[in-house]
Amino acid sequence: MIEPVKPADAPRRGRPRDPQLREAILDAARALLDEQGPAELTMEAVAQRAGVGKPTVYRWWPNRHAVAMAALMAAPAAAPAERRPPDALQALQQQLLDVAYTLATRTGRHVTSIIAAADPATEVAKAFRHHFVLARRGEGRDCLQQAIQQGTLRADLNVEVALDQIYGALFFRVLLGHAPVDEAFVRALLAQVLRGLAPG
Amino acid sequence: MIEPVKPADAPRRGRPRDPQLREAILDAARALLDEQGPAELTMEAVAQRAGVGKPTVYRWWPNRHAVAMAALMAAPAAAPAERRPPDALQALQQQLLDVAYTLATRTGRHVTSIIAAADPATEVAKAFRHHFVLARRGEGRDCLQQAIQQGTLRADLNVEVALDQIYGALFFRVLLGHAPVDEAFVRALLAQVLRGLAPG
Amino acid sequence: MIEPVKPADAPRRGRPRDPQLREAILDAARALLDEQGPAELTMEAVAQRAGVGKPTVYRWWPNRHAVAMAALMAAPAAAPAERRPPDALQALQQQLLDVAYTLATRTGRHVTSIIAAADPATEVAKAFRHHFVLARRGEGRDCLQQAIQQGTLRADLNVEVALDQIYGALFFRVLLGHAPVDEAFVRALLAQVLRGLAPG
Amino acid sequence: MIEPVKPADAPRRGRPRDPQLREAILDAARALLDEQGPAELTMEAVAQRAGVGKPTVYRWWPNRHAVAMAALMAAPAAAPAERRPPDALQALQQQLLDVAYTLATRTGRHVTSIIAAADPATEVAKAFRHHFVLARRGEGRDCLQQAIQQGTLRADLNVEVALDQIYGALFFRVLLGHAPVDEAFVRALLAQVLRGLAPG
DNA sequence: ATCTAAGCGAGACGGTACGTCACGTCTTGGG
DNA sequence: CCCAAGACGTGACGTACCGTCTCGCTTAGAT
Repeated sequence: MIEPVKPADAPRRGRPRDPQLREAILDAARALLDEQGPAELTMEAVAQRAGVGKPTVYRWWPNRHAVAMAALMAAPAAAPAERRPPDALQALQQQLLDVAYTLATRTGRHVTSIIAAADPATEVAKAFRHHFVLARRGEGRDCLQQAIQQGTLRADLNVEVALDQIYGALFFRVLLGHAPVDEAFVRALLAQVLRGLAPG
Repeated sequence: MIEPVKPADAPRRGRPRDPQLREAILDAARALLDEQGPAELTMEAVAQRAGVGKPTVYRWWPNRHAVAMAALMAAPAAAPAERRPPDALQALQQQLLDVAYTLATRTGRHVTSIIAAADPATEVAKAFRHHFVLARRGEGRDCLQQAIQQGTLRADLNVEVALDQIYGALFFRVLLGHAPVDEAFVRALLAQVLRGLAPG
Repeated sequence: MIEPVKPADAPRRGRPRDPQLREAILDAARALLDEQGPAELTMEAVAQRAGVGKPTVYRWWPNRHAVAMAALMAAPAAAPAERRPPDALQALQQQLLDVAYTLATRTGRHVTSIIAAADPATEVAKAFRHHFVLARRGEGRDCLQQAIQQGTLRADLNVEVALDQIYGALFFRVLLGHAPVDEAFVRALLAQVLRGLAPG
Repeated sequence: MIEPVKPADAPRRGRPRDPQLREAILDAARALLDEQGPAELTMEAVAQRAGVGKPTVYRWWPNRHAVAMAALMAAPAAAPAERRPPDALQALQQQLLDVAYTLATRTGRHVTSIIAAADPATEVAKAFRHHFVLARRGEGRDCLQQAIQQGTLRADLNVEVALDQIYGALFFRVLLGHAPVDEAFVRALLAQVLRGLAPG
């Protein structure tokens, strides 16, 4: 989670922060994101909508990007994985479909635009990228390695490159919008990644 | 090019706009982008640095995103292609290296982040995406189709998906920053895309 | 007048400031002072009431004290002097009555409290003190000197001390509020200042 | 003293207030006043400097003006009167010199400006005015009346007006700052008040 | 010797105003 | 009609204090 302000190991003096307010703020931020998009998510609007003073928002997060990220972080990073098949490649395909579904949401588009807008060096930005993209890619890595052990993938493949082939393609379509991100695409993508472009 | 303000077919009365000013503005914008990044590129800073009044900037471009894009559009979308080899796959690899080299620049990172941040529906944003990414992807499509005819690629492959595998992976690494975008990556990527992940 | 921001000898480039706005701001400030007192005179309230943006207020004056002073400066520093008698001492008495009348107003009390609250070293504060107090005292000095020449006052008196005896007493009552500031007081004051406390 | 919060006749259960904290708070307030002036005396700064929680400050005084006044009330209202001469006018002069000396301090200037700035209707403000000014003026009244009985002053003089002539002049110079408040001034003032301005 | 109400440091809280910044538009005077 | 300069209304920024509240902990008088 994103908790950049509170060190959490202090001896806890003074009145503790109210976690309900944290949630109220995030709820307000989510509502604004949903209704008006990331550009209209202002600190003042968030504070007012949450029924909270501006300084309280700043106590939890240092700026509006951080609030936006924290608000989205509570959203599911992918559709929940229910009973993924034991076959690693089938599990991968199922997860890709889940991710594609999530990214196709309005929220998904906000995620990509916020990833791009925030200062990439920030801790919060790193956590955000990891939560929404790199963690999914990490799950994909597990699938690939399992598939290698199951013998359904070549043993000498370059896993990192393979992951970028797959997840990069997904992300690319979401970001550029030049072609749909749907089930057919995910299936075609995975099939072609496996088979390769070379003849024979 | 991005010229959304000037209708161009008006009867052209009065003093004409000074094209030198246009260049001065773009120079200033480029300098600011380079020195401080896209977030600090404000209309006021651009105007002052260019020694130009704010309304003059607004005469040429409608908002700061447009200025940023116009400033970057003058940058090369890829290293210039000199004598690409007749072999289509080699030509593709060469172009990918050129694109990778360009995207790995500071400017390149700005490009990707602006693509991700801007309202995707805008004309300017479309032109921008096309200039920097889709046009390159289009060149890649030519290579792939030529390779198919040359018999160095399978005839039944899904070209669009293949293009996303390749260019998406490149873009993905630039935007997420989780791994380097260098020559080794481009070679490994292309090789693996061709060969596929499946065993045998 | 208080014009601390505008240097006034620049070549006057760009759009000039709108003097009507200056007046609108001062009107708003005066209204707020009158209705709610100096403590409630906030920049935000002034700007809103004047139908003006906050930065416009700050373009004319650097802080709220300066606005308050400028607003009061337009108020009469003393009731207008109509046909002061040729006799210098009578003229002095008339002016004292005018000043007393003005200081007894609500505005008069604001003046004293603002004199006390503002940083005394500021140019604005100096102008303010001069406008409301020291200028009146200066007029009194003219009267005293004239009276000396007319032979109705001792030639060897200490004029500055005499002025403080007179105007200080007035101000003292306004500020401390321990006794009324009315016509009887002014007459008694002047009479006793002239006659002295010593017997014989 | 100023003790507006403590009712003092309650049954006094629970832990009593720590009078040392009261002093620590006033010390901190005095230090801030001395170093940075009345405008920078904030409740937060006082509490922090005193090593005390904000509620503790509010337990003793209701707002920052009250704290400022309480802090200054501990300061001497006039230099201590040692062996005032039996001659009433000489005693008056000595007391005036003491008061002048005290008011000429940095602290003295704060006192005057706080008197002028505070809401005059408050109990605290009344106590403050009395402590620093009206009590001195009261001592002066004693001197004057004694001098009348001793025959060194006219029997028919207006005592209240005379007191304002004297103490008002002193206060006036401190607040307006247009002339020094020193021994020469006090002597000249008293001499001229006695002798009067009228010729002969 | 407990009990217990209040004091206490710390600091979160809702609020309000601060003074600044950039936006995009409008208005000067001068080419 | 273009241009540099810059004022304008708007609106958000992030900060500072206000005065109140809530924590967990003393502390000392009442029981």
